[in-house]
Amino acid sequence: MTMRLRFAPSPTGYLHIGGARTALFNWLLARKNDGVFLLRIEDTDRKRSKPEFEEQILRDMAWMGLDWDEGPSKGGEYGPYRQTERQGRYDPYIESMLTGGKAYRCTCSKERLTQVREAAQATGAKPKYDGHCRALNLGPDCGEHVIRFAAPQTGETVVADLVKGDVRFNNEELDDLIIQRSDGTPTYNLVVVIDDHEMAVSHVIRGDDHLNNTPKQQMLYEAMGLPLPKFAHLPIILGNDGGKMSKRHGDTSVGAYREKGFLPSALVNYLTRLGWACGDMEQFSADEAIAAFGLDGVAKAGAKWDMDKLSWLNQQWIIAMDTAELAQLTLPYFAAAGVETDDRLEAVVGTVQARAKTLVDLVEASRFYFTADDDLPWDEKASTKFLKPTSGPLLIALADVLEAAPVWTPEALEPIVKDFCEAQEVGLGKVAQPIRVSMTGQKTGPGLYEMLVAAGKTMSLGRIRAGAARCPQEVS
RNA sequence: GACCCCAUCGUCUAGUCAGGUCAGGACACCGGGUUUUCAUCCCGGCAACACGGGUUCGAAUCCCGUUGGGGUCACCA
Repeated sequence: MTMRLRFAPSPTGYLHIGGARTALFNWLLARKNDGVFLLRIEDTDRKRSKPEFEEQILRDMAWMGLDWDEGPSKGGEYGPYRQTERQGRYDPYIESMLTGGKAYRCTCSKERLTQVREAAQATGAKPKYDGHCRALNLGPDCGEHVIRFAAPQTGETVVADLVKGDVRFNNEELDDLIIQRSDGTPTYNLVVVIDDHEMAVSHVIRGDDHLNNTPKQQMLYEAMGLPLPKFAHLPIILGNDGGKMSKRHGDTSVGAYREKGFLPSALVNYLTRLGWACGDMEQFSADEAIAAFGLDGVAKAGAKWDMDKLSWLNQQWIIAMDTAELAQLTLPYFAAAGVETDDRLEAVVGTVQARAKTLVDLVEASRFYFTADDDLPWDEKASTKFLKPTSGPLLIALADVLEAAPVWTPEALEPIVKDFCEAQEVGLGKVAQPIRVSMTGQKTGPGLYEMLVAAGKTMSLGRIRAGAARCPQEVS
């Protein structure tokens, strides 16, 4: 039997890191087992659901490389995959539960419910519905009413969780939950059970925060006579202070990480490794993760978000990338930063590739190549430290020597500069740093020769001479 | 508060199921090396079995308790 897994986001916001991780683990398992990964949009909350959120979620998943086999914009034989398009499918289930005595109508007012809850809380008991309407046997003409599930009140329900192991719930603790609202629409716990069943989902893998819903859902499966899928609950991702991940701890949306210049390969790598391990594997591709992945390696404890490690991984992925491909990838980031690139881009990117933790860093590190000579952001401290009275003549002389270089390659430039230093009887540092400051306006930057080559002969000689002009006159 | 989950370096984790290698790796941090700078890269260092009881010749590992952290308690999903 093929394994069928799903990710079921609500389009009430952007795709956040936690959701992305849940989707990722489902996807990994589906790909590992030649299963099916389906996407279902849970948009029954009409007030908060927005089409643009759905678009963003789909876009971010695609960016991460999490492709789905069935779902919106894809179709599949178990559709439709948007819950609003599935209305009406749930009525027969509710009807049969009603006639079978598994559900009942309830006319309790919200005020009464609140009172019951508060009273229960006052005695320290679990706040749950007291079953007031359960024995009343209300008919369809009882006025405004909801429909409640007549949950078993004795015994226990065991969730055989694939990550946590058996989790036992005392049925007394469980509520007669509402399965249909007074406006006639079904509620989440019922809908999710029916949809998962109708979409033939074999494994329900979701966040830890749903673990307490699972016994209720299992009871519903049983009441409707439906076979149980397997369940697995993933520990949630925490902020670095151990609390729930929120904006206080940094960015929580996948989109924000894309905008900041994180590579999907790095984010997927980090997210996979967060709460899952396979020996000492640290850096791995999605394909390698698929090969090694398994629910048995999933940690039970929540994991804290570690920006430093993500950044390190991102840098490793940037370094490992083909320079031409990387250059191509950076295009939108240059555009977003208002930097106009030219045909030196690939060479430029090569000089800063090992110096960037993000694509945004990479753009900033490359900026000086593309700004007009007069617009270089001068670091005055660097300028006074390295553009000394003695530097001026050296730079001018060196520019002349460089101008005579037969070819403009790092291999050709290096001996020229070194011979020059020897002839002038100065250390390389006395020449290299003034050149760097002249080229970039800053005291740090790419390697000398590769930088001169990437910048091009014209720009390099121009800036070296301009740098010489900035040097104070020697006072004798 | 009730219920549920969890507990190894600051962080992610290996080791736990089948008790017995100085508790291993990675990030971060500190020191050193390579280097014209920065970064990369290389070498080294710091650093953990939450606590208390058991069981056992022997416990990070099995059991119980305590403490701590997290999650959930809607006509939201």
